[in-house]
Amino acid sequence: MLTLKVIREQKELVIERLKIKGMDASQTIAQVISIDDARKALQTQLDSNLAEQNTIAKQIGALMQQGKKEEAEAAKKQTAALKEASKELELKLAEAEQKLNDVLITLPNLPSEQVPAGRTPEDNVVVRQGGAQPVLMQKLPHWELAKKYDIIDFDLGVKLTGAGFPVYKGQGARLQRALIAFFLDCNTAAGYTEVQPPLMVNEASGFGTGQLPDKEGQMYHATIDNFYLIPTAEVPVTNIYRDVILDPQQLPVKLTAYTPCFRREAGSYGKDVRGLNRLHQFDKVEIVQVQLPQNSYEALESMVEHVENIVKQLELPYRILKLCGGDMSFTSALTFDFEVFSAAQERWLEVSSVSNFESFQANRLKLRYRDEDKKTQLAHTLNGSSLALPRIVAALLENNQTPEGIRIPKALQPYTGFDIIS
RNA sequence: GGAGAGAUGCCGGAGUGGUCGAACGGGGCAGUCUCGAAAACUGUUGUACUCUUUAUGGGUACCAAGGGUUCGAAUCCCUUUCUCUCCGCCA
Repeated sequence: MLTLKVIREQKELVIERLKIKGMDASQTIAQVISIDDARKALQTQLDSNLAEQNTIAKQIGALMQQGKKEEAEAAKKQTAALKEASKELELKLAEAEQKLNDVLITLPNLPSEQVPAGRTPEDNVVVRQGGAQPVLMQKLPHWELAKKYDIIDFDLGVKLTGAGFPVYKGQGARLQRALIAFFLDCNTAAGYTEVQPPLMVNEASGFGTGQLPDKEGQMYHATIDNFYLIPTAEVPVTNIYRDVILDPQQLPVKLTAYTPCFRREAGSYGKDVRGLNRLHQFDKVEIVQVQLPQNSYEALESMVEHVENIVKQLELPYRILKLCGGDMSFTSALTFDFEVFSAAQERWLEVSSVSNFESFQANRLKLRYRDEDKKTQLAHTLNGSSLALPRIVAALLENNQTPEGIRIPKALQPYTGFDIIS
């Protein structure tokens, strides 16, 4: 959520920047300002009403103590009208606040200056590319390899739950566990503290990171207890810092978490969802940082390098994209996507997305720190996948297929305990 | 799931209708002392909104959350959430 301060004080800049995300915000901004003006007027009026009520109440107290019953009774009558007016003002104020909030949450984050213009994924900018394309004797897609080596059973998952809930078996299950442990070790070695959060969150957490109210349909909802299955570890991990004021020496916060992720993915179809490409339940290791504003872009850079280093160790062909305004998420100020090339499907698969949210998330979370003047300031938050498993597995299987079996990259072998899937 | 007790500031903890944004203690911060530190002493110590003559200024709200009673609520009532104790169940 953008801050009112920015909207009010830098109106032109806000409108300008949101154009890069393909939005004409001028009307919305005008609306925000007029609602806020009304809100302020109501607040002022209500406050002075309440002040008067408080004064009278104190007088009544004093009169009672002096035993002046009749004067006290007379004063009581004065307050009736005030009370009624206050009640009405309170209602109107709450209404205005609600309205203001409703409009504010429709405004996406401002893209940073670095964000390239553009509307579609084709306009994203490739910033780096690495890893060698494999030369394959055979080009089976991963879902066929999964069947051939009996390591991932999609049909069995359908029996147990439904489409998009695969069962990993034997070396396939071990590969999952190996990747999770490998990623976590890479992250903790880089200074991230490992946490294991709940896989279900309450409503307040859903609001905190912006899944609610608008993306409600994307989450599985346990209605009896009103809990939501997390779509990403970002939700519980970032919400650790909801309503928190940090001392500057506590920053930066660097956390990593492995969790399964649950996504309803309503409306997906076709080759996009084939095999491991898109699942309802999948494993992901996430990294999250809370930073001082002046350090957040440096931190973003270091997160990108960190993820790149992991992908390199997996010996996969990859590229890093800087997302254009039109392809960025609602909450992001700058996003780098990682894609690995899946040799049999002959397409790039997104395996990580690393973003700086600046203060957009923090404003909604009320995540602040105290600056040198002891004033509270919004912190900056960043997160990224480090990494999401299914598409990494897809690429590993497809790119490393040989007539003898599927080779496991060196870095992973200590974790799998085998060097080939056969 | 049943019965009972409870939730107060950074922490501990007092407060059962007015003088309470909240005693007292600890912690933090600033100062005195010191070459420096410790100790001691003194002062200070939340968040948000808002107004104006933007100031070591005024007002309002906040004692788990939401509602109610009252001229007046941390204090009384209702609902919800959470914690603890006992019983039941259980990896």
